[in-house]
Amino acid sequence: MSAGAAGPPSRRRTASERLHDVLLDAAQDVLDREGLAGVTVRAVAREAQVAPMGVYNRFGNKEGLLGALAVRALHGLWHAVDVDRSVDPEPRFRQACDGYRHFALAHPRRYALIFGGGGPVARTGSKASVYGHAVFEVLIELVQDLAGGRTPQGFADVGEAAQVVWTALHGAVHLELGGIGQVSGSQDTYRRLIDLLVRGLR
Amino acid sequence: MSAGAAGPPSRRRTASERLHDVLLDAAQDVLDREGLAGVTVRAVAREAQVAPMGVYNRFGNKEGLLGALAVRALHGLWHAVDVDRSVDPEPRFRQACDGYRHFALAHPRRYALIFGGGGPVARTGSKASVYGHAVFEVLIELVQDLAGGRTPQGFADVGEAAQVVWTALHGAVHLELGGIGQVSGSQDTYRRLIDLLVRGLR
DNA sequence: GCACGCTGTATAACATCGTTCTACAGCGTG
DNA sequence: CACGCTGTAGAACGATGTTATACAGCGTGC
Repeated sequence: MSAGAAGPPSRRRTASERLHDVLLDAAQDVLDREGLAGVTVRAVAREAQVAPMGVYNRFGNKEGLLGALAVRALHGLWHAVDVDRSVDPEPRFRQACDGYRHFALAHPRRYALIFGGGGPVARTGSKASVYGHAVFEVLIELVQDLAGGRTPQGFADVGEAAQVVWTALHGAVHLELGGIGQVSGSQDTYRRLIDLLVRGLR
Repeated sequence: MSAGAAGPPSRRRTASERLHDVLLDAAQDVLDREGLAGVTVRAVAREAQVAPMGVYNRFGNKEGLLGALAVRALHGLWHAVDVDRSVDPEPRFRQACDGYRHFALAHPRRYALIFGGGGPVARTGSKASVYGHAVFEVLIELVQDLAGGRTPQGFADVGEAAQVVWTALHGAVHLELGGIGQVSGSQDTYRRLIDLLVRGLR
């Protein structure tokens, strides 16, 4: 940062290669600390000790920054559902579901960024949508193994069953994060939702 | 505020009496036409042929306006799930589910306003949260009738089962509106989700 | 060793947003 | 008819996203 009260403003060239990650780290910190509304270009630049223009040089605009942030968040979500394959199908399925909810509750702002209104995941072709598909493929594999390799009864294909699973998980954590409906006993309700899925998909 | 303190109702200006609804109509039009980002205080005031101050006089601030708009939207959602009680339990349940999805697809921006990040429904005590509870109660009644008056097997109480239903409906339409996952054949997928609910709740 | 150009940075400026301030018009009341 | 209260209009303020302008660092030619 310029900083120096006296003397010529030190326009030191920051390490360009790191700037990308530095800005992304800063943006994620601001998001987690102050929410999506607090993520302004100026606030992120301040957090990263950089001029606001750095955001536009690296990410084009604010939307590009949020898109990159969503990719990061999706990677975290993917990691949360990608359970060790040595575990048996049903406990693995349950562990993945628990991991999904755990991620959302641990990083509510990041989860909201992913699925928030008009977010970057929706736009087909974006990096975020590619990572979103990666999460979807994990769900497909989980459902396939849970059903013993066959298409669960009553569904057109495994993808459709996986879509229903995602529907259930997302609906549950999104309503819980929003404080909508019955807020108490969400852990148990979630468990019973998973029970219903396991019963219906096997 | 004067309003109805005591004595005869002091006659306000005709323009004022209608201003509340005029502004709300304008805000809804702008929302449906240009999305939530387009709903600025100035744009709403322009649409309503009024100065921006009118919004602050009637709703306090932009948040108040959006809150009132969310109440309206919730009323529409409630109306969409409130099926005639003369219908038998299961078809009534299915009709309500279809009505839920139909409302969301017909008014995606209004639906997103209701459940969008940090929306007004989340804040307990707000008018919007009261109307949200009304929707929840309709779901409770639907589930109760579907299960023949008893608590569905495997659930702690009817409220928990209704919460699971809401979870499923919301997850489905929210992902569909966001274009996330399998976008093709959403109608059939939704149908199968409802099938799974009916099987698990009866 | 040194001037030059390219890349990317910092500063300042612009349009717009939410919100507030100030002055004024309309309507009921003495 | 004059007065006061309420709500309105217009300007103004701080903050935001974005763009334009000027300039510093670094590689490159001699």
